[in-house]
Amino acid sequence: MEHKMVSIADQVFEELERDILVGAYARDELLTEIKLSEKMGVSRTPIREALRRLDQEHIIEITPKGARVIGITSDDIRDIFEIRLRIEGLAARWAAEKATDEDIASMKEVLDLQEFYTTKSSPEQLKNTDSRFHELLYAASNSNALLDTLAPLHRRIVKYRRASLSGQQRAEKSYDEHRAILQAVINRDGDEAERLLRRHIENARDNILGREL
Amino acid sequence: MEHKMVSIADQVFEELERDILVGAYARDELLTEIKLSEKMGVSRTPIREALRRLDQEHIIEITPKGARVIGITSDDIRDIFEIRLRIEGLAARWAAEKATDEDIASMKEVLDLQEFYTTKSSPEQLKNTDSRFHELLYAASNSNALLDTLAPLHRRIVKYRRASLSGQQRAEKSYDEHRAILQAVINRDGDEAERLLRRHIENARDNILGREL
DNA sequence: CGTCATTTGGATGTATACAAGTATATCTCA
DNA sequence: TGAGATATACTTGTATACATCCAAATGACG
Repeated sequence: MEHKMVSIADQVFEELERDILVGAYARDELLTEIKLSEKMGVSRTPIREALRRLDQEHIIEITPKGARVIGITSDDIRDIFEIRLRIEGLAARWAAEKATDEDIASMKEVLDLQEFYTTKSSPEQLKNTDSRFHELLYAASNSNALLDTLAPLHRRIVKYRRASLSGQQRAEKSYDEHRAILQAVINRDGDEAERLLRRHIENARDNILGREL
Repeated sequence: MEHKMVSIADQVFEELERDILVGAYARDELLTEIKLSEKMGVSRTPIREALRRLDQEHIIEITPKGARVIGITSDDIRDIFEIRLRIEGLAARWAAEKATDEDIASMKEVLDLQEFYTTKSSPEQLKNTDSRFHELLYAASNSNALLDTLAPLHRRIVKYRRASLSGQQRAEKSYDEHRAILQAVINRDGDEAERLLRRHIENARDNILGREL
């Protein structure tokens, strides 16, 4: 792919986002730029950039007293699944209509990886391949608007996806569902791709909400 | 409501976002931090913050040679309406279920304003009241996830909304539709609110896509 | 002892200085 | 005249210094 510059600010953003979304910080905790910069050994500038981006995503809230951790609630999870149920099928449909050969090849690669990690029961790697499959599907839909809409929603539930995929049964079923979705995309069957993806989301939702709530 | 700090960075962000979304800059044009800071009479720092936020929304793309303007295409518009058709009804439904008296009072106020500007044929103010009505509806749905998903989509088509609302016929119809949606919310009729909002989006889409494309 | 003014510490917001990379222009030399 | 190496003029990325605001601790005074 292309070799994107990975600035310190980017690294700080990803680290903070991950830490907040997996619950490493308590809700309403105040993060100050200076403490974060000392803790991470960089100046305030990249910290500021990262915090502003997190604020834009409403994962934190910037106040005169510091950046207050918001994180994500179980209500958010429910809402996110409801939203994804309504639009993620679009991604599958459009991917079936517009995916390039490269898109499909990339998804195949990721699914081979996912198969491997499923047999090995590696929840962390499974979570990563799961993320990449969905993101590749968004990209294959060739719609910036849809990508920008779905990617943030998907990233926010990373903590719950990881927990869900640590169950061997769900991990195997999720893999099978991904395979079927990709096959529908390869067959250029938009209706089937959309239907399968909706089912996939429903299953993931039931698994996660049934487990965590 | 709350007295939010309006920093220079915020102002720069809003000004740049508006200018880009209304087409004041050519696609692929390179904006440099220094030139923008000189033009606006502020230092690079707030400019940088604004550019990073615009980059996060994929309205520009930050490169080593400057910030390249991406803006929005007619394909984006089509996709955005397709997405809104699928989820904005949720906002209406949830607003009907959860709106507080204050939410409803605010929406009423905005609609009174919209009525006034409709008779006065003021497209700029109409665009603003239209924005505020939809944003209040998102807020009334009491779902952060839905608000964060819909607000960016709605903001991106500001240019087209303004053009659309400069037609007296569409302006009056849009006002009537807003009234009906609010009434459904007041009646706590989620089904009706969702149905009316879908129709509202369809009408807006047909008006905008029929006019511009 | 209580209350009010003052101070002080720490936070973000802004400006500026410095580092590093890159593409282009220029200068030199054959 | 042409080609290659050097210099230059941009850019963004990062660090730091300074301004400003606010709240809580502190101290003076009735």
